[in-house]
Amino acid sequence: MKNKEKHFNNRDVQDVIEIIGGRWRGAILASLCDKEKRFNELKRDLGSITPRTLIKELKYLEMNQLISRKVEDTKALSVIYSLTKHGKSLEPLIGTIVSWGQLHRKVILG
Amino acid sequence: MKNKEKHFNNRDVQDVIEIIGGRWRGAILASLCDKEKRFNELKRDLGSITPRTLIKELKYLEMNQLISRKVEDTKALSVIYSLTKHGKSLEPLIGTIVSWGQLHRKVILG
DNA sequence: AACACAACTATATTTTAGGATACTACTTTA
DNA sequence: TAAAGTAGTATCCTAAAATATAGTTGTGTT
Repeated sequence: MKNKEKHFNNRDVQDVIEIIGGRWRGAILASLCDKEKRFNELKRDLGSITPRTLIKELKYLEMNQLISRKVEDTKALSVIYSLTKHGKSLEPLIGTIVSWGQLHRKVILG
Repeated sequence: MKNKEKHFNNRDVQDVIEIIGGRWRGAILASLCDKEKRFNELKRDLGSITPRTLIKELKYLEMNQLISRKVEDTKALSVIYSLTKHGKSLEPLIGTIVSWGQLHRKVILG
């Protein structure tokens, strides 16, 4: 193996950042790592997100096969969002993100 | 330990995404994981970034103690950007990002 | 002397993300 | 039967991110 190749391809990084980036996508996924949640449950957990934004991001994540949307067969409207199997493969990455964030805070503050 | 707490805090994720997120920051850091680089070298490696954007992101990353800017003591102007020690602590995270990106591509493409 | 390259800076413009606010259709609860 | 909750939709608007394009100061190259 010639030593010309870099370990990391910029494009790979950009692709992933597009998927989990932005103000909400990472947080939505992290919230769903905890457990599956209903629309308003997610909304409350995320705090200040508007329904317009939340639904838009949920659709994006669904399109990318990271979460699934299931309408419960009950009289009252109830929709459950959960990580797909593929979405669950993100858990270690999110874990790494969270730990680095904690390290970073220590470095910056102290 | 009561089982009320979630493993991941949404806010932690959002903080890190802010630092490595956006269209270029992650790619710049990944490029510098490879080796230290000069301004135009980075610019070429990143492809379509404009100098205005590149310098803005470099300043941001420098402010956050992830990279350092060193002016070489030569007659011709030469500036070298490299990861700081703290910046290097990002390497495992970027590695995880890249591998997940490759997995994701496989899943999406079939 | 003329031109190219280095590392930027300046100005103007476009694109996009996300927020504010209000509304709908349906159901459960008080 | 009125209010409150569920899961969204519809419009409008703004601030931030990024691009396009051109210019600057200095050095090295032919």
